[in-house]
Amino acid sequence: MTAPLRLSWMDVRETIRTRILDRTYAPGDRLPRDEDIAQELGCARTTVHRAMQDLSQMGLVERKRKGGTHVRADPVTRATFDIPITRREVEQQGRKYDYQLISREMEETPIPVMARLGIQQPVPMLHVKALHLADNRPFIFEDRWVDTRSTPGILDVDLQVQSANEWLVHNKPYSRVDVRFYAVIAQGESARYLATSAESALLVIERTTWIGQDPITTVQSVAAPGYQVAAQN
Amino acid sequence: MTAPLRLSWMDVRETIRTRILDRTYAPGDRLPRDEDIAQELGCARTTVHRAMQDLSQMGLVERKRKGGTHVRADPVTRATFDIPITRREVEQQGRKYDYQLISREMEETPIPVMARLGIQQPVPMLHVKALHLADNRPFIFEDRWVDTRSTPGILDVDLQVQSANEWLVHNKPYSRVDVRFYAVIAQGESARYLATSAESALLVIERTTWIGQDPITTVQSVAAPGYQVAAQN
DNA sequence: GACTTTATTAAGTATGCACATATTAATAAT
DNA sequence: ATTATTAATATGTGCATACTTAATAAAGTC
Repeated sequence: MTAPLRLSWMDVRETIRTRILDRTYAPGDRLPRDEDIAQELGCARTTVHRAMQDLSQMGLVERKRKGGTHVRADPVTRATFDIPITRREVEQQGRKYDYQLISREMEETPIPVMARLGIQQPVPMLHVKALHLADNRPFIFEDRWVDTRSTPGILDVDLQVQSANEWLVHNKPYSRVDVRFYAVIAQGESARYLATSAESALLVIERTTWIGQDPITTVQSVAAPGYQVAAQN
Repeated sequence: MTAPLRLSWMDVRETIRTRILDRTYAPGDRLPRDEDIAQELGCARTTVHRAMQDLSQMGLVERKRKGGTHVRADPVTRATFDIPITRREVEQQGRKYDYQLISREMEETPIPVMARLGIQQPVPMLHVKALHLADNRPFIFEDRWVDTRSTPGILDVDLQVQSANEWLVHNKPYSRVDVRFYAVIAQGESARYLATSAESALLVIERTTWIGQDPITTVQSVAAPGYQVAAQN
């Protein structure tokens, strides 16, 4: 057998993780110092540090200067979701992607949208409604507001051809995003465009993005019945 | 002014990030080698590496050995969600937490549950239904299956007193988790226990956990109307 | 030309060392 | 007793260096 002469930080991470899982280090416990673990396992402190960083980031331990490293007493389920642009999502399922612009108008910001964007005063904004289709069937109905102060370029885009979703992702990077999920009853427009029997439950993905302090856009994406967002870690 | 004599990896990260945001490095572009950036900015390669690691992890760039570092052509919205144990979630909102066991029975695994757990044959499992309350109002209705082969300890727990949610989190660490969100119409039990007017839309958080290859538990947590899960990055 | 072998490249990792920084604990000053 | 000062400590960070590894390109072979 070829015992690796050097431990990689992932080996160290797995060693520590195992000890946490099997309660050698129980929830709330303080772990030995990085340096002691390094000595015990026979590697450099840097290597232990790297492993601990990872464990800390995945929420298994908490580290504090001088305080040391503790096993989290109240583990949380941590999951990372990647939300791709809709075209990509559809095409990756091997389905045909289509897109229809429903409406495009300048309007004053309504109160709830102001709240989402975190602004105090209504301003003229671009209000876009559109439908994304997969294999000719409704997939996602999006209701979007774009702040034309931060993103004037959107006004020159032919939204009949290219979705605001796509244009923004490719042309307007953001520095901060807020994502939330909730459920709504199909009704009014969303029910009509998603062609669902009324009274079905729909998942809404609401996203708001900023560049620095300035809001860019906020969108409610209402998914067709049966839609799920998933993450596995 | 006191210009910092040394650049921190976060400074480097912000520099690179800014260049990506302002299209100095456009989507799809290949960035200079770590070493060249280090030289340009006047720091060690390690420091650039650390910064790049972070950018890579947040999905802004993609790195490949020999291939170099590229700005992601199709940025995805990446969001990390922390799902705490329900008690904690309620108490952090400053509300009173309560819990009621609804039922607890040994049953053969039904087909859909087998699919979630990834097992081929039905086995006797513990099927638990319970209700979490916030300020005496229904908060989350959970429908859970626990594999007693991997987790026999659950059989000795008085689930009248302690929720399976809590016991599992504190006593059964997992190595893999699958989380998904979707929407359902309130009906049957969930509607009854959540005390909603029928025909409202409810968010379901479905979680399945494994330890190594062995399934531990799968749970559908049906949240009361108005519930949202949120993450900001 | 099609295939295999070899060299090159750029990121990935490990290490030792020095110093920075946040926190806690001990101590001195009021 | 209370507050301010100082020391001790564990993690955080930066750097120089050497080596590893995956992917690619170039060279050589059939």
